[in-house]
Amino acid sequence: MVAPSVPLTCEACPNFERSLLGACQHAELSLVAGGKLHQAYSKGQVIFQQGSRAVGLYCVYQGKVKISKLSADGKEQIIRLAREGDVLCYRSLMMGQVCTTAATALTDCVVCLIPRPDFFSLLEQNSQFSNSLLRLMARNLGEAEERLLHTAYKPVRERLAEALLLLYQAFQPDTDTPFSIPVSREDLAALTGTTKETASRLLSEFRDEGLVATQGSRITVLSQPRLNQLASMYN
Amino acid sequence: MVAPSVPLTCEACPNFERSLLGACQHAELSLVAGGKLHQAYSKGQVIFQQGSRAVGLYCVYQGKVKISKLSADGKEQIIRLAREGDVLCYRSLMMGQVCTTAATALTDCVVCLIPRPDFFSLLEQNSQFSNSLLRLMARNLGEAEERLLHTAYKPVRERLAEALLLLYQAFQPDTDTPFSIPVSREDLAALTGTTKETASRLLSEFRDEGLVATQGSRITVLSQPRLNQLASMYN
DNA sequence: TTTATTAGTTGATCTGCATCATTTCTTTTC
DNA sequence: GAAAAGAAATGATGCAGATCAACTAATAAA
Repeated sequence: MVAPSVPLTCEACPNFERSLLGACQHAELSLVAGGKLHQAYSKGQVIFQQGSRAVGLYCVYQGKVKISKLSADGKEQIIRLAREGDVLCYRSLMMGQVCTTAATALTDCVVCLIPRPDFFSLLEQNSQFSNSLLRLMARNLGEAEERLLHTAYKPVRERLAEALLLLYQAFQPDTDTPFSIPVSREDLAALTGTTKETASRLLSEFRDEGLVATQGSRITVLSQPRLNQLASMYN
Repeated sequence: MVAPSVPLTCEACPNFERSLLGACQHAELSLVAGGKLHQAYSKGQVIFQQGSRAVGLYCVYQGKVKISKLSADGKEQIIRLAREGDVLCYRSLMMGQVCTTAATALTDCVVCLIPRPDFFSLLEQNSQFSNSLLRLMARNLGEAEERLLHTAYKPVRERLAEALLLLYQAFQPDTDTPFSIPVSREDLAALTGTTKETASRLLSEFRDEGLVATQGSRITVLSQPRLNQLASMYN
């Protein structure tokens, strides 16, 4: 794949505003600029593995990423999706632990890495940063609790609609041009908490009902409002 | 119920160490001491409701509490359990929102309340406090993600074993005296993500297998190790 | 292009758990 | 202590969704 041109400083990054680091001062950012690394991954490649040591804070420069957990019998649950500007691994880092999730590239992507010690320096020196992190974590926790409720009690059909909406948000470009989402039935199932067969069947229903269009493993959302409605029938 | 004798300052509280505030300095705690309130609730009473405004940080002085979410069709999912020293509502408070969960007394209890403005003063002035909160949230997030995985793919039997272990931890006294857990089949089901009938049936199996004893709606865990084993068959 | 490989679709079947219904056991309450 | 109310146990039934299997379409490799 083509070598990416990542700016030297985060301030020059197009995702700066959207990112956690948006809250940081110039001074601290130069620290980050000194230490940060970046790496390209092609679609399907693992960024970090469940069970590996958390080496630093990852920040998506380009592309989409899935964060997932594997159960012992090999079933995958996608916990959340990350896009440009989103950070990964902060939880494991905070807990001083091994990664409890894995991150995998959903598209070709480029991810920056702020080494562990620099992350902690930031955390200590910059209360803005720790505040942003606190709010990010609060938001993620709320989303996780919501999904827990839905996974426990909502039928698969509604959860699939939710999953499609999550994908829609993650893949939506900044300009409002039409777009399709490259995602396998298997990943769609892992995001929904079901099997690929059930995901395939229900997606066909959605297609027949005009909610989405499919071309192989590319999905185009045709009606966000109707998916929303479907997803929150119970809600 | 008997009037509780809550100490004036958090430092004098027997739960001080275990609590979030354990990280705070003397000076800031006097602020809290000035503003804090406390309230007794009897078993079954609601401490705060889903949808109500987050009025402050709750801290359990005595008793056990369930934090739960209600789905639109009236099904309840217990998100977590809180015991002496645990804080409630911090997430909603952080997000400056309405409460997305409800808290209900599982036993008679006494809960302190640190008003909203005092919470934010603490957060600003004390980096120890914000750090503790960050770690607490990270832990909770990890647990929520774990439960999401289990809820999606583990059979009810194993999730019930997990639920019993969670209850065991929440109700375990400091001294290692034997104890039983007062919890309805309905709450047990809400913690597991199933129906009361299924919870009842499986609990009877557990009783017959010698894992637990039951006397009405009191449950005694007889073998924590075997429950653990059962809960992590897949894990 | 042709072939090989992987991914998606669709059908048939099976089962875990929800739902509904009834009875029995506990708690309250009077 | 009897009556009423509530919670738990248990049986019968139905169905959503998992699993297994066979086939077809799409993508990658030769």
